[in-house]
Amino acid sequence: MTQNIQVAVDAVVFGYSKEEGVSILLIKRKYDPYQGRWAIPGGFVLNNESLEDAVERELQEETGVRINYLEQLYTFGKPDRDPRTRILSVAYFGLVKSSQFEKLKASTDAADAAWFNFKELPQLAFDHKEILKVAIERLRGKIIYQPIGFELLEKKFPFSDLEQLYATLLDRPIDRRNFKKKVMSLGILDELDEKAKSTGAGRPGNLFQFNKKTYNRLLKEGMHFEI
Amino acid sequence: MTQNIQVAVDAVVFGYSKEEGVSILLIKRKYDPYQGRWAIPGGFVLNNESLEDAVERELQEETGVRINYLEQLYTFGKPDRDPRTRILSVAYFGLVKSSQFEKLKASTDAADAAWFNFKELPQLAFDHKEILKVAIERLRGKIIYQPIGFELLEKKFPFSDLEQLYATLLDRPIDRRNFKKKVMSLGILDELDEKAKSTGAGRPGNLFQFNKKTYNRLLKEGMHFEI
DNA sequence: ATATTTTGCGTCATTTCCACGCAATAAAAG
DNA sequence: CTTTTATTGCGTGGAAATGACGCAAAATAT
Repeated sequence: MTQNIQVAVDAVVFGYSKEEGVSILLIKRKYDPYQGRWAIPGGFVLNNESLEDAVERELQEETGVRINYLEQLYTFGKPDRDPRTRILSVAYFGLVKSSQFEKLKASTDAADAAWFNFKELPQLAFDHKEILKVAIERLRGKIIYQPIGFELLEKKFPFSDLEQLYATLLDRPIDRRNFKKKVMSLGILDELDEKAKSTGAGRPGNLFQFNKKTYNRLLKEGMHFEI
Repeated sequence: MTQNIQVAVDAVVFGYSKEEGVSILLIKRKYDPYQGRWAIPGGFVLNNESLEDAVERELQEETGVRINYLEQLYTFGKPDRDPRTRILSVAYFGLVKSSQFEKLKASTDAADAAWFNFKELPQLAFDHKEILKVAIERLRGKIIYQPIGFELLEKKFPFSDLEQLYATLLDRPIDRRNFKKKVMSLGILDELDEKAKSTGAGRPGNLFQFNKKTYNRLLKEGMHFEI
């Protein structure tokens, strides 16, 4: 057997803030090929390292960001997707909380790291455009039947943040009254007694918190979620 | 870089017949490790071969089966999942039509190949039990919002076959009257003028056929399917 | 002929969905 | 302090989907 395929991981990391919307974390490539181009953070898997460990290590090295939620996205393996040699990339899908959203640290492999709005992406290295397309589809598809939206918000958040997140991702206006009825009826959101600090005019509402325990219990009981 | 990871593909292939239900295609391993154990068909990816090509080639070599539908399932990459050396496996998910269900040809890498009911699986080599678990979850999850059930049936089929397939996969009885109303209302099934040949007692019904063109058109128009 | 099996068509009560109205609360503007 | 504006919180009613079930028609088996 003279197989010569290198194994890498790449991570599509999503972040969210009310001001900048849904964003993706990219790094500027320091070396050839595609020097100077923006790319998804990632790198080669070490011999005794799991794929997930490789993702977290590369993200730490290249961006300093710690992710809150991680799942495998898709594996890209076309023979010629890298001009140097054959590289198979296991792409992952990550989410960070808004608070993490600003923290960035450029280092070893990347001349720079930055967030880009997911609707205004720059030209990308390799087949990374395709990878992002798959990731965005996954996020959009997943948000309606799994409560991953909460992973993008702070632990406590005003209800309007959740509403705006969904409106952005689904790319359509949402009727707040119906949306709230539906989400609250799932029984996985706790309403807190704290009020959000006001951000301009308008009446501040209570803060809400995702109840993971209840969610897992209901899931085990076979409950079916859909927003 | 002294990375030493081999890349393989594995294929979880599902077949269906009214008599034997939902089955999975397995091969008996001819060589160590796990000689004599049942395993998912698969093998190493060649240097200039796409992952999908590798799946089809291995399936052809080991079982002679040609698949009708193929999609990537998940990539398994734990460092110690193979006792010899580190092997990363990109698992695929395949479906064959009932007619293909019987055709089997043992050859090079496999001492034998056979179908096993998905509820009565033998002990398996490597981490293949886990792979099958993921595959079965995928099939169950997918069947309700994508018309992949048709890929398991013949081109023309009596409606009761579809009903039984869903009852088996969802593991619960189905009300035929409501089920038919729902499926027909999607508008992706053509009712033919041919009658099914009778299989014992009872009134034979018309044959039906999945209309892929209509399905794709409706999908493009943003229609949402769910059974 | 009669019983049995399977199909085909329909009914009806309940639940969910969705468009929308409007009062209450708090900050900003005058 | 009063008015304006923005946002929240609660509700209502019609339309549509869901799900339980009844029953006749068609074909085979006895």
